[in-house]
Amino acid sequence: MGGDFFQRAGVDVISKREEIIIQGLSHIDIRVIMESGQFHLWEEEEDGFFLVEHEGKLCAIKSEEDRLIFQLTDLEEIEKIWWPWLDLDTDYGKIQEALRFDPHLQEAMEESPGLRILRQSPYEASSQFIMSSNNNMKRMKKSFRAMSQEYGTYLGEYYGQDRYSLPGSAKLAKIDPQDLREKAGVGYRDRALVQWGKDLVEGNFSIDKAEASDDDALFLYLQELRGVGPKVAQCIMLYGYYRMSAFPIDTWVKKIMTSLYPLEGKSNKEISVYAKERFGPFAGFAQQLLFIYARAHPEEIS
DNA sequence: ATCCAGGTTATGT
DNA sequence: ACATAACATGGA
Repeated sequence: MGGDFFQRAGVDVISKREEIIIQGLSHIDIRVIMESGQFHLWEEEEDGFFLVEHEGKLCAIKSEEDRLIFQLTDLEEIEKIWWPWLDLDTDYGKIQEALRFDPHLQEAMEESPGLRILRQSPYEASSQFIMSSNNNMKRMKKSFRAMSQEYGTYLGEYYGQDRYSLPGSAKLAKIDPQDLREKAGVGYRDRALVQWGKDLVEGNFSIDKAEASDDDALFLYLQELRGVGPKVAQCIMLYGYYRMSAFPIDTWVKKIMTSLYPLEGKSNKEISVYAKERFGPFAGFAQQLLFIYARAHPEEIS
């Protein structure tokens, strides 16, 4: 068994019949991560576990202080799938240290000490954030649920319900946009979503090429996709390509940035330049903190 | 009823 | 290069 991996990582593993507990972690709060708007393929269950999907796999997970508790998976999958997804090799203490010079971020970090940026796949992140434009998180989640049930792959029955994965590109490419709109309530994003699948299947878009591109080139390349403008491109870069300096500016981030910093009347482009200059290589993490903070403190934004 | 939601696109100056 | 309307849909 691959116990070496966890020993090297400096954590303790406790295997019970139904659960695997990873102990000795820091800076991780599953609830904060799930509710932070970076990922929408999850359900909270009655026992406090979050049923999450990634790469066609599924597990139930929750965190308590320095522990992660897993169900519906095994040690090998944790090592290969969930550990990297949760980016547990990255020291978020160092990232927080680098951003502590800013009093607003300091306050935001005190409210969300367990925040992390998940390492999603390019396909997952792209699909989710093409869905996100002028949408809301609640409806997006509902659409993904319906999309998975209607077009996804059956994964099994968990917590008393049949579970399905998000359809992959091959399936997505074959969906009739009108059907997608009716079944999943995606509105006018129907065509962009299906086109994304087609662009992959037909080779108009290469994830390999995207991954090999530097930030500037990737930013432009992503915007060639239907339904991808500057904001969604930055989201895809941050969440799907692990570009931590990406700084997506949505309505919330725009409001909190113009409220906290001298940016009144500035364009998104100007705010972006300011943010990258001020927050540097971890601007994306700063953005995630500010997004959470803005939504939790609507009174502080004009 | 009007406005808003993790915006983008097409069109006009 | 910047400003504005249209775009689906559900909740406040």
